[in-house]
Amino acid sequence: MSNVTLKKIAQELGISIATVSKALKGYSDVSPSTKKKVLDLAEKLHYRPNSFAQSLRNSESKIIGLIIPEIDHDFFAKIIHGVIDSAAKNGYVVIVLQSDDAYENEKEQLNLLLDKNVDGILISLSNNTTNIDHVKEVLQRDVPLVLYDKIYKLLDCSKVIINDKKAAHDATSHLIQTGCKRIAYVTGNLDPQTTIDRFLGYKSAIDSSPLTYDKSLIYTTENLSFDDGYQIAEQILKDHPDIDGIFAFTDIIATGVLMKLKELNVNIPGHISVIGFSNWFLTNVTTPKLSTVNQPGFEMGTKAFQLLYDEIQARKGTEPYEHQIVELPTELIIRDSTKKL
Amino acid sequence: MSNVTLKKIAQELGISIATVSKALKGYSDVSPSTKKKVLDLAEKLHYRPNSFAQSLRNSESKIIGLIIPEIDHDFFAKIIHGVIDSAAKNGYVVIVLQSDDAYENEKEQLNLLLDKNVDGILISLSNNTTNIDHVKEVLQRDVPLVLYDKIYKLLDCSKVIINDKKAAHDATSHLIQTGCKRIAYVTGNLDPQTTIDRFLGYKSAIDSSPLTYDKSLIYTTENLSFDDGYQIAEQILKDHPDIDGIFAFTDIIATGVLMKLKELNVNIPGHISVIGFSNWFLTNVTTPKLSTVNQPGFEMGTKAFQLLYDEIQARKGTEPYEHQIVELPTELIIRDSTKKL
DNA sequence: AAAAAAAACGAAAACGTTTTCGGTTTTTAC
DNA sequence: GTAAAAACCGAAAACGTTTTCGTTTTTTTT
Repeated sequence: MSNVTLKKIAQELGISIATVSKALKGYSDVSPSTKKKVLDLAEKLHYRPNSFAQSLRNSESKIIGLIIPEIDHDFFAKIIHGVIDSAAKNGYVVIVLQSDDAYENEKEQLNLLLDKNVDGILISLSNNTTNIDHVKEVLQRDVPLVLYDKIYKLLDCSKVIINDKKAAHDATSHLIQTGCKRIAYVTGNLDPQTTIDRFLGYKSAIDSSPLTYDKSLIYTTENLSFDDGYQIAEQILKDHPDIDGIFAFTDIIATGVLMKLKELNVNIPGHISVIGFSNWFLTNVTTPKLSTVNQPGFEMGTKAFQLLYDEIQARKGTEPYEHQIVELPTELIIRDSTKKL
Repeated sequence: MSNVTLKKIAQELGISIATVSKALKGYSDVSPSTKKKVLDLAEKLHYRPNSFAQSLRNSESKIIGLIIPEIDHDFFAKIIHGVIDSAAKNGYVVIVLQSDDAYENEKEQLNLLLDKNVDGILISLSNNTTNIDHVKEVLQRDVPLVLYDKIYKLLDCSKVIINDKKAAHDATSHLIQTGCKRIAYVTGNLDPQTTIDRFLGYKSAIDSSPLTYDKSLIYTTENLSFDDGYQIAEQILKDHPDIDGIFAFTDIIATGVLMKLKELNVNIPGHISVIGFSNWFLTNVTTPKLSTVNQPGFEMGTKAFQLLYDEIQARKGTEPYEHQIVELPTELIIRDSTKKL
């Protein structure tokens, strides 16, 4: 640990700690000559303020916490990237925690962050989170919090989201418009808001078309993983030989579906169209390239940080801060796994 | 900020701050009855120790810093995952910083971490780092540091690496053994140790075979990116129509090469074999699936943390700590982009 | 030259915790 | 019942910084 302190500089110079501190911080009541002496010596001794003492005194850490479901998912990696970059630009540093989509972890990690006295928290709820008392407690303790991606609508805080319903509607409509008549939807359990909304989008697209909604075309997977997609594809084919379109909750599932379908020598998109969600990088390198919906991860990260930052700043003033809900635009990306118009 | 402190509890109970602290920390010189009273009240008031005060007093933060070149690279994401997981298991939390493979950022971030008084630092050097004074300064300040993946051999600290030379040798040998006669190597600039070593591995495999080393088969890219691979592939074909094997520095480049080759209707592996490096997830979903060398990212992360943790612990004792160099095993993964034996 | 104003400085408290060490109270031993 | 031992408690210093406010020194004004 660095052992050069204000005290040491003060002693060396034969002046008081207070003056040293003020010189370093540019106060006006220190003479140019002593100011120079202090600055020079601090430089020479490689003085670095002790952040604990500063934080204790100022009660702010310049650290924020970020809880993410899965770090090594393309979309979330982009979010981390966005958060870290904009945090850095504003003098903040971020502690990254991973919930593995487990409620227990999430709860524990929120406590950990509270214990660390972070200045604010960014969190995307885990897929298994139904009880949200743990995040309410954060709010009660008055630490700024913003929800991104997987949110809980009733929580009184800022949020940054996409319009999942519209995006899913767009994807499904694209399948319909390109001639698909029997479209399966592969999803996860129905708790998180995103899952609900994307389903609603799928359904509304079906309902507003000549097709009829068929519950048996909805497939629910456990982990929303590549393997889940890989396995469910065969099941779908067995259950519904007449299937001609598959919309997957996320690209990784869609990729699993695609791989299995290819193994079974199904022509894509000739026989079955496949569309994913998120625009992971890997959708560019499959054959055929996967159509998908772009979900702007990096932007979501930067926006989430910005909202948090605004709130942190606002807390320093007096007028109350109004929570914001930011909706980022998505974009249908048509590649080769769906038929052309 | 939480405003229930030891002082508040002490006042409420009419006892001293010292006793409250001791009760909470399980000291033996506090009677069972007052201990219970303290614990109960602390629980009731949701007391949380102020981490700044603790850190100031104990001079440890239970925070470590992790500097990573690119968060959204599969391999590095796995490393983050490994680090965070094992840190959490040991009561540590990690600040993640991204250098974007730029020396300037790296330097600044190291300073930032020093400013934050982290208990230790994990870093993979950027591709553009040649001067390492900034990391030497960390060592001089006596904060534990371990290097992972992209290391600098002469630095006196623990390191966790793979045997890049051997791994590259294995990959190249595989191409040779499966009949390739003209093997191009796509790499990055030659500064970092990994780049040197992998090149050496490539060369030694060529040299210890009937083939002869040809400098014109070495292609250097700027960014080690998908686009670099995509563009260089065409160039390679133009320069060397007789090429029948390509070894790429990393999977993302290999994937770029593969995509371009497919566009040009080159038969893979019939005409040209392609092998990558790292075993990114996306190598599983290309057609053909890419052969590669597995680089154990998660394990590298956990091991790196463990080394750091050991050193932090050792510093608390008296006997000196011996730096370690851990070499993790790699594994040749043969898929469909290279010919069979 | 004295008085008033401005500039420069420092003492001290505060942030909340941990831990040593001396003091007080209670228990045990005879 | 007294003495020794054990159990319990609290004062106080320390970690390093920031900032208020009063004091001292210097400069300006008359």
